[in-house]
Amino acid sequence: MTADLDPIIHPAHRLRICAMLVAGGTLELSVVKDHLDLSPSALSKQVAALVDAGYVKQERLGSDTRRVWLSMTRQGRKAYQGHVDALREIVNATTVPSTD
Amino acid sequence: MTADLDPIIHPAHRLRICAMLVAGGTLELSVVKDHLDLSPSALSKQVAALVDAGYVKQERLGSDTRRVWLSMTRQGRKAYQGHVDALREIVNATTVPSTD
DNA sequence: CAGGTTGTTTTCCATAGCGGAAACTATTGC
DNA sequence: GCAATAGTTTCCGCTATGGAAAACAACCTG
Repeated sequence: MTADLDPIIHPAHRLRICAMLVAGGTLELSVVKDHLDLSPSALSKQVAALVDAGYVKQERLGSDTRRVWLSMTRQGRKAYQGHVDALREIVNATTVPSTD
Repeated sequence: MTADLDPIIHPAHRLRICAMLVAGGTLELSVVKDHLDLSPSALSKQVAALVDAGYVKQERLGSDTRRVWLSMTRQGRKAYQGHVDALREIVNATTVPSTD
């Protein structure tokens, strides 16, 4: 019942990346980069962390194969959902500890 | 309009601490400690960060003044609210970037 | 009020994470 | 081939984190 926060997803930048991908399907890396305010290297590393975890898939699609496209894997979507559930659980504070 | 995540509040342990305090009013430190799974020193430091930011107030109340009680300050409540708003904004992904 | 006990904080140390700049790789278009 | 573009990796410094142990504070008992 106590869904846990996912330490891979939780950090702010990665949370935003996941949220974008969950909402947006397959997005170009540059689109994500423009949305977040991160240097190319920093973004690359955050995305790599999500890829390493198996949460995000990277592909070079289209005619210009320099460009990378990102999408959530099934596992990533599941982990994201679990993370969001955990956030809700915490924020809604369903479990208020008894003070007696 | 774009509420930002608060870097003081965002880290998992501190988010939980704030959520507990917002929901629970004034709580004993030990109660918080039992709820989170942290060593005394680690908890103390996380709480100290919130106190330094002006988000949490610490008092020694009651007959046994060894015990520390925690509560949110007005500023803390406001910051927490802003943080949660930002989370909702991100998660609800109202702003799906256009892919065209 | 000395001495032990409990609750919390601080110090110390080791580790992990983060971000930017610059170097590097791969690909494109001329 | 060569310049430009897209991304990644390396390097480096800095901050955050957490546990153990020492220190500190407050209580309790005889």
